[in-house]
Amino acid sequence: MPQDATAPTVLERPVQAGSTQLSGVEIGDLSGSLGFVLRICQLLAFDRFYRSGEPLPISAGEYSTLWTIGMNPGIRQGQLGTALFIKPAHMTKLIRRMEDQGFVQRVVPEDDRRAVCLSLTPVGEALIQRFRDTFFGRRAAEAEGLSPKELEEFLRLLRKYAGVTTRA
Amino acid sequence: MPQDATAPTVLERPVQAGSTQLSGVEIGDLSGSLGFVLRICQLLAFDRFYRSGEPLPISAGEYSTLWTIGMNPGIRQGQLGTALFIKPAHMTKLIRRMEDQGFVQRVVPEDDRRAVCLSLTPVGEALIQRFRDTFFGRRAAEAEGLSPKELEEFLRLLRKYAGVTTRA
DNA sequence: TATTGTTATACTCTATAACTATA
DNA sequence: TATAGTTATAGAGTATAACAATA
Repeated sequence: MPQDATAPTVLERPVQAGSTQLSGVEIGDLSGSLGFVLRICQLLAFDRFYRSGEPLPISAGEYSTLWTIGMNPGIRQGQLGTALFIKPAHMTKLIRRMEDQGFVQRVVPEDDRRAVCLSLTPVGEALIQRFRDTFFGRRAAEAEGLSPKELEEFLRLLRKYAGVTTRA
Repeated sequence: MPQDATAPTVLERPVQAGSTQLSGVEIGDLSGSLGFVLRICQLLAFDRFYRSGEPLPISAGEYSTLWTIGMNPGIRQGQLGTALFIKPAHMTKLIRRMEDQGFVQRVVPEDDRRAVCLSLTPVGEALIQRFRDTFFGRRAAEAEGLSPKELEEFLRLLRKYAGVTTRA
């Protein structure tokens, strides 16, 4: 149980030289932790994403998953999960959800009957096209605080770190 | 139910010019979505973090929370949650967990009896010091794939995007 | 034996809203 | 009336392990 006491609030505390803050809160060496800063950036980007523009009927994660299936018709469930960091147990549930809504078709290939291949249904395809501009049009809102040049470089480094490859 | 069919696997598909891939999977315009790429980077960083070095007795998120309380003794629960993007309902449970383990002390200040001020107990303080090197020493593993110079710039942009301020 | 995916359990975190006690 | 935090409920996502079917 909490005890009673007089404690100063953070806002009243003077800012020290060399101080590193996030929303007025001291974080010290945490600002040098890639994992920590990436997490904060990701939550901020999601926040901005969901606040801007027309609402989507599915989550950003679901849209990304459908989009990726659309780009890779016949992709195996496991391969999709590996690329998008979705664990097998969760993938089963997610795909079932997409299947129940009629967005995704599951097919067991002849050559390996253990596997499941995924593709979009016409309804699923229509869905991603219908909300394509909505989904991808939020870059401006997401990029808030960075200059166009910085955004460019930011995306380049993020892609490099993520291991995204581009073929010219 | 899945139907039978012959479907090519993604690996067999030829790589098109202009193709943008993640783990051999085509992602197209998703590589330009800040939210998507940040999410992938964050999951990758966490993966590398957890795979490297001595195991921590608490999660990375819990360590960050305790660390921040240590840097801001007497911080209000709500202020901590705002900075770290932890929602009030979850914060209550998280802090109770930390309190139950003897790491955190909750104090209701005299001047506003609705609030709760947080600080580390000696046990909590000892814990963050004990695992300080373990936690912060994983930068090398986390930074895999980036040159020291790129890492520097990457962190600078991440901090700027996150709104981390530094006082010289 | 190893691999692909499923099921089951438990826990963390998010979303939402109703609630309390203070201010 | 508004604010700080709590409680409750539902769902998403993670972690783990056991399991079935197939290779």
